[in-house]
Amino acid sequence: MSKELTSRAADYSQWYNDLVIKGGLADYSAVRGCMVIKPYGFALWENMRDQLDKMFKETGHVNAYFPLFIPKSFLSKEAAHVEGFAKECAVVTHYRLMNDPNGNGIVVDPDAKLEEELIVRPTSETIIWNTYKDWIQSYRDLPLLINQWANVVRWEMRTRLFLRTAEFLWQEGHTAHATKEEAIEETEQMLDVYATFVEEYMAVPVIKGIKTASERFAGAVETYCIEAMMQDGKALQAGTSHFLGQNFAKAFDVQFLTKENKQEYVWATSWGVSTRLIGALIMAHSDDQGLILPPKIAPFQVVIVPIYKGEESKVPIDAKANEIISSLKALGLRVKYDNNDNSRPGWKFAEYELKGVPVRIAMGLRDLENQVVEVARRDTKEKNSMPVEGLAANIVLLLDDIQVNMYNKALAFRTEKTTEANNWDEFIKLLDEKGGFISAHWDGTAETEEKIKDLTKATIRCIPMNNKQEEGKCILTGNQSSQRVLFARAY
RNA sequence: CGGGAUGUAGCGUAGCCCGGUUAUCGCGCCUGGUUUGGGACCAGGAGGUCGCAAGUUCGAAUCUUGCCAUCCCGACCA
Repeated sequence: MSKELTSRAADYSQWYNDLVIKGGLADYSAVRGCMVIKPYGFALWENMRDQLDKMFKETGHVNAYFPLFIPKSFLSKEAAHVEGFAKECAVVTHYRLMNDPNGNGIVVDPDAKLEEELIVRPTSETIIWNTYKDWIQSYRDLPLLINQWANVVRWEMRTRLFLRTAEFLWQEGHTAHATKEEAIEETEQMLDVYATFVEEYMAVPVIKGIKTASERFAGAVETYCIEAMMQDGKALQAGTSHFLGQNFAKAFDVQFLTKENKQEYVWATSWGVSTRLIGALIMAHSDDQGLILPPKIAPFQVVIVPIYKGEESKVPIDAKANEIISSLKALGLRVKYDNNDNSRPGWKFAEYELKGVPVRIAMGLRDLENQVVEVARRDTKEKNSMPVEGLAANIVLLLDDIQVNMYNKALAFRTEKTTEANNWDEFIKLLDEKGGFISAHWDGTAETEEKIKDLTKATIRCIPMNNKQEEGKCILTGNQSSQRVLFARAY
């Protein structure tokens, strides 16, 4: 068959690509660096998006939409921000095409040059803060808690499906607060929301932490992050939440009147997660047979495959299947009934394993006679006969068990792949032979961080939240250090 | 942007060195039939600017040059 997958051991990158393409999540497109998200992949994103959206609203946020285009001058108003993004911006310079006078199709009309170029947003802080300036006058206008679901463009040199594409989908929250404390609280709250989502819905354990200065978002005072561990031992930043201080308020002159009738700059946050999460999901859980999707966000939680034996068996099997489907749907489950007669059961089994459907129910005449169905779970590949009586409730329990099992398995893996290193030799050895997170002392300087990166390709993923304080010596310089930080090679 | 690899039907490929009828094979696809408990079988059929453009030649998938795209590895980044 053409759906042979590359194994993880043979070529991890190729395995990942195979899963994305053959699992039907996405395709390469005709546009360099851009992908097409296919219906199955988009259904997955929709489930993630819907849950996150719910969580944002529960924490008091509302959705809005800001323009795709940002006037060039806006971007340069915050110095660190423009510095960070300038190298990867798509720029609109003209607004009209014309027929080529030389007859070579269509060309840009040189007379249609824009007065001011427009940047295709790499992120929306600038256009949003330019707008907030008009929306905020008084402390009564605060806090302003807005999120937007959007696409952004970052002109990456090297792209990978879901992990890094020139255009990607994400959400970006942008909030404005009267006090520093409140803004920091918001930053931490949203980090918690992300961590909860990724752990409870995606079944991927994360480390919450703070980025070092060099890994910080361009324009932020502090960047908080959640870091996940992939099966190849590399780390992946799964979400970020930024405390922006008054940087953008000052850049865009956003002031408000306090109760005491004083003008003050507002305090800001921004936070985002993207379709990159899908990459994290794939690499955290899947195996050499295909995707393994967590029940809470899988497009289909259950697939039912009928096993016909002669034309006359179709009626009773379909009837029983429909009964089961109704009972599953009544409990809110997402179910697919694949009674497509063009492919046989064996093909379907392999196909839904590839697509990572958490639970498969197979049912034929033999099962009907015994009032049972065959239930197979994707995560462990176990197959069991289960009675039709009370099936739906048992499937719900099974899905919960799969969800928990996937999380525990990923957590056990991460725990196993997290090691302390106490000197340089240990550090190097761990990086090359074991991978994963390496907890080690660092003297706190950007120079040392940079040097370690140059020497090993490992970066400081984060300083974990509520990190244990302990005296030690920096693994590179031997200088005094008050705490360990997490190093890893990363995506 | 540097290094490497690849580009022939939807996918995977043979042919290319050594130019010569109608471009090979498998999967998939369409029609009909038989089937269905781990990637079914039979019969018939459709599908191609050989990545693009120049050049060499009587003749180019094949040789030359340029370009484009994709993947992998690096530098950069979510």
